[in-house]
Amino acid sequence: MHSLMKPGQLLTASDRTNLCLRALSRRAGSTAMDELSAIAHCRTFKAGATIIPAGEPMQICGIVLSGVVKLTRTIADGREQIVGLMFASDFVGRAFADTSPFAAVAATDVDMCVFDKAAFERLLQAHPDVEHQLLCLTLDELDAAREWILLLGCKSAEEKVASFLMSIARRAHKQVPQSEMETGSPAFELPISRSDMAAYLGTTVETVSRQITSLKTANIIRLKDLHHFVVPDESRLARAAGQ
Amino acid sequence: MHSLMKPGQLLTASDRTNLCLRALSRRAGSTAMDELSAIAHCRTFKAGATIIPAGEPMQICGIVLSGVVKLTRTIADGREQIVGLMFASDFVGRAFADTSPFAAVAATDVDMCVFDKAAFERLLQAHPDVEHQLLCLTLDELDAAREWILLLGCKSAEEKVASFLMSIARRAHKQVPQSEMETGSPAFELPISRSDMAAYLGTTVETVSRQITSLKTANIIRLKDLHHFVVPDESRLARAAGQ
DNA sequence: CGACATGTTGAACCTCATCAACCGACGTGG
DNA sequence: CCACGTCGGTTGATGAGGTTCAACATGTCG
Repeated sequence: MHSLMKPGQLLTASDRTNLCLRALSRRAGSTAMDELSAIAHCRTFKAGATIIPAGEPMQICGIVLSGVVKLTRTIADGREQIVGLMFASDFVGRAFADTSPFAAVAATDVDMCVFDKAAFERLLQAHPDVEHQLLCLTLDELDAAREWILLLGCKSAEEKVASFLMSIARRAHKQVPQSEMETGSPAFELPISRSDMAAYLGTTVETVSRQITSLKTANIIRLKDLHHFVVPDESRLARAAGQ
Repeated sequence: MHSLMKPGQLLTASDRTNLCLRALSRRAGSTAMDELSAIAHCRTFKAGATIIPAGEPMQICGIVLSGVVKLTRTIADGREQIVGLMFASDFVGRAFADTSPFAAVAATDVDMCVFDKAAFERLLQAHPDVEHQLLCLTLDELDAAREWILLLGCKSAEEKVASFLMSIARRAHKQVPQSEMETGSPAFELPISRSDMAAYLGTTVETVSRQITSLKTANIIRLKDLHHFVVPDESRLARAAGQ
């Protein structure tokens, strides 16, 4: 039915869409999958575009196909805190609420598989299996959010940066295990800017920059360019991250 | 069927249990409510007792009837970070996972309505309406966790303490709106220790103590004793909290 | 080429963690 | 009954880690 994924092979947009929809309808009947496809449509957002504004009625939700979406809130003094990052196959949006307390903004150019929120909610009601999948996704996100609370609450700047790089490395490693074979060491792309990184880590660009150079001079990481990292020894990075 | 709650009236344990079960079976048929009751049993935990250990197979989950449960993780150097606080009517536990990444510990003496986790999961499968309620609860918790990320990421010590007091005040206000009528100002009990507060806010007892006395000398709060607060002017506390 | 965005580096300041002493309440045992 | 240790909380002095402000480097686009 769908082509199997071969190592290194590029996926078409519709391949990716199907893979992502399957994340929501894994154990559900094929009719659920078909209905999901029926209400889904693809859409792209330029970097910086607001996908879901905070505090306004939400019309859409969806699944990230490529790129990075940041969930943010800007506080009184103008500082922006990122409370979540969504990558390919992550769900964006908030079912069963009129307004979102946070804005979803494209951190890079983003392709998404978008649903009309009302139609998606009706589909959830009709297909408990899909709703079950969404519950599982939400529980995982909750665990991740709490992991992040741990990081923000009691880690130093160096541990924060190292932890963040590790989480990105792990994610990249999962999706494209080949990346580490090329060089013998895990390599990955950091798809966001230093300032987004700082906003996510609850610190400043300057501190992020300093910690990166510090990790670099300690030979714990190496940079091919500003956004491509190599990790020669994962265990040392893990130690820098605080476990 | 159940007695209506009158202002100031104490609830029996079974009243509370029924109220809490209803939170899970609100829109579900009465059979779901009955089945929930059938697998529920009450249990008390002494302050400090571990309700759900981290990293071990979970056997139970449940709903808090009274007291406070803290969700914690202890990191390598021995510091403890609290990633969540559960009060009466909050759900404790992690459905659909074998082990919890965090420990649930009684921060005070706690009464809970406890379910066998496997039985609870079977019930969820059988009653999509109950699972829907759990999804909504989980989504709310996710929003709360992200709100906390915001607080930890970009607020000063004073703002953290003020925000925490506000959230407790709001919670108390919702449950017992009478409390503020007695004095004309919102009054509430802070049911946890300063050290738990520090662990929740990602700071130290000393800093918490200083910020509380600072808010006190600024007449933004008043203390009847160590754990009973009065807020003469909510808007000033809100401003101290950073909005 | 100049203007602008993004990232790095340097220096000064400040918030908060740390260490230490102190206080009152409580319980225990002599 | 009082001496004592313990526990939870407050207050003080000091220093380190991180923010802030500023300059500089690099790359990109008109």
